Amino acid sequence: MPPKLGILVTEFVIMVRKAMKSANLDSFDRKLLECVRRNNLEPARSLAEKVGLSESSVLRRLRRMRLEGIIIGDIALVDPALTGGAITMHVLVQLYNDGHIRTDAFARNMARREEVVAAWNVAGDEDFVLIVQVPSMEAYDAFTREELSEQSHVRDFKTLISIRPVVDTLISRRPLRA
Amino acid sequence: MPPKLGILVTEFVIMVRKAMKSANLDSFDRKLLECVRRNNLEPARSLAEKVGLSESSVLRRLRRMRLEGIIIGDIALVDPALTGGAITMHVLVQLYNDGHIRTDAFARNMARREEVVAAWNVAGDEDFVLIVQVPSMEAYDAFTREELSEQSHVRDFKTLISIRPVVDTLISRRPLRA
DNA sequence: TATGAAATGCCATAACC
DNA sequence: GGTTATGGCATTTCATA
Repeated sequence: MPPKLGILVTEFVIMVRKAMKSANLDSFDRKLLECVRRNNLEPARSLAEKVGLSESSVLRRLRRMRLEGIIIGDIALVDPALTGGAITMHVLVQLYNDGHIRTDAFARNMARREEVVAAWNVAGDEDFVLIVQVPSMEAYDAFTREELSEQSHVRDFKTLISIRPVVDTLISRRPLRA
Repeated sequence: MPPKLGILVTEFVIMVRKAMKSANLDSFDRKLLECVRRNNLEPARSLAEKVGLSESSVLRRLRRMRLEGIIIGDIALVDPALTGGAITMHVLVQLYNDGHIRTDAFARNMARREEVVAAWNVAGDEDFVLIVQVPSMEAYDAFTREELSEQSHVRDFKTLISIRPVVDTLISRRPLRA
């Protein structure tokens, strides 16, 4: 398949997906999402009772939503102690301000680092907010040296050591640690 | 059951759980976790091939890890467009420094707010880092007024508006929006 | 086009070795 | 940990509105 056609097909698929996705969800769909969002192993029979549909309709709707990308995945949640680093840091980063090139390059570097759980490009005094999880201070030190201190386009950075999470409705999809 | 006994039983259950949890996972367990962490609807037969065990062993191990709290949940991931607010803010909060009472009260307030997706108590110049998701600037304005500006124990706060997430291995467990 | 009901086939469960 | 028999659940097909 020639590249141009490939791109066209890709775009078409995306258009179809969006079109399908924007097909509004009715109240049954929303109720089902509310349920499987908390527990996706619940049998269809039980879901059917809760939402007021037959078993087959429930299964049809769930399959449709999975195909359309409304349900984007089905996963087991693993104890964070096994996944996350023990120490969480927040890092505020300022770059030297010369256009998008350095911003994009920095973003790509962050995406490559295992320690970076999440990162945002932000407006204001700072340029980036990072959430970094590491098993030890040595690991954090290595990270800051390699990605921040020794990088000439990083003007400054400020570290906020997390004492404890007080709200946490987020879960990580990072790979398990050895 | 008298209260004291109830507490003892509760503590015992917690002890047992921790003891069970600390029972180290072998390489089979870890491989299984790696799999179900990405897809928990994959049949045991398929998992058995991947990790090199029989179907029943796979199912036994998964059930054990669910009971022991190593697997803490099984959920469907819903398209973030349906769940999260459109706008993400990072807020750095400084409180007036008079002990733990205000810190705890603030943490409890944050836990109550739907807008607050995550929050950490941090060391350094700031006291809290918040991740706030809102559907509009009006909603953010209301949030800051109610929880920050009008609160006498908040010394100062600084808002970083997220332009775009550049790394995102986190997913939200917040309820669906209407 | 989407539903509900019944037949089929797959998968988890629980008893064994 | 592996093997086998059972029960439950999802899938498919069909009839219906």
